[in-house]
Amino acid sequence: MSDAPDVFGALADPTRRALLERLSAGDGATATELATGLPITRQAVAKHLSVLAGAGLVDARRQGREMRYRPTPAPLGDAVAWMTGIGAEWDERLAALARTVQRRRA
Amino acid sequence: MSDAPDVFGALADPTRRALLERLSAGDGATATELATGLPITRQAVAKHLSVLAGAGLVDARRQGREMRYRPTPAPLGDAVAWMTGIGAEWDERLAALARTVQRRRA
DNA sequence: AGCATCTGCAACCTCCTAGTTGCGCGTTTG
DNA sequence: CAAACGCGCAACTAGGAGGTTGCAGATGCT
Repeated sequence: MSDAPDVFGALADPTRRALLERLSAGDGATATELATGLPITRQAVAKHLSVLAGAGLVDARRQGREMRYRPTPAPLGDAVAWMTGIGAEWDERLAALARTVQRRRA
Repeated sequence: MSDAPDVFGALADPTRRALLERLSAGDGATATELATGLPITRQAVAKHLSVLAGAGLVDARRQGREMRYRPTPAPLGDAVAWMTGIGAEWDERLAALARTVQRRRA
């Protein structure tokens, strides 16, 4: 759909954020599992998971006839780094976070 | 356009991120100022600024016949908190950030 | 006053996105 | 083997987002 690793674009949709929350709560899940409990179809969930995978936020792994998705929060670190960079000179709290990110990403 | 304070939705557009970067670089700017140097019209920039304002990321202040925009990065803190909450149990680096956020927001 | 800016509002267009349905293929299980 | 389950792909539709043009209302400068 688009393989640009746009993390913010992937997080823009509330459904995708809900999916990430569910994934991080348990030990991964399949598309059909996630679809039960959401008011959308399995294919819609699969599309969202595809977008998340394109952004590098989830990792798809085949297990037999199932497709298990697990969250890979590494890109979140980049997004956090960008945000702290923006707000560094305007907000002391974010500036402190920026320093932490800088130190840990080195 | 929508007054829902969707921070991620506001940050999804590359143009809006560029606007935020420019705003945080200087001491605020007007829509016409920002439009020069971008390949879009002033009205498009104004719309983007309106979205950013709806998300609480910029503050619009009238100065005579000008409209000066300044960044207000407070919502970025919430976004960072959400991200760290997601990745906390999957990534040690983000867990550390989560602790920092928790401590500073109390 | 008169003109040049700067802004905001409204209508319009185009394209992408979220969602649906339908179908075919691989993988279990009885 | 055959039936059932899970998945992916393709076509289609509706609605929203980004962008443009045009115009009217304030404000500043000479």
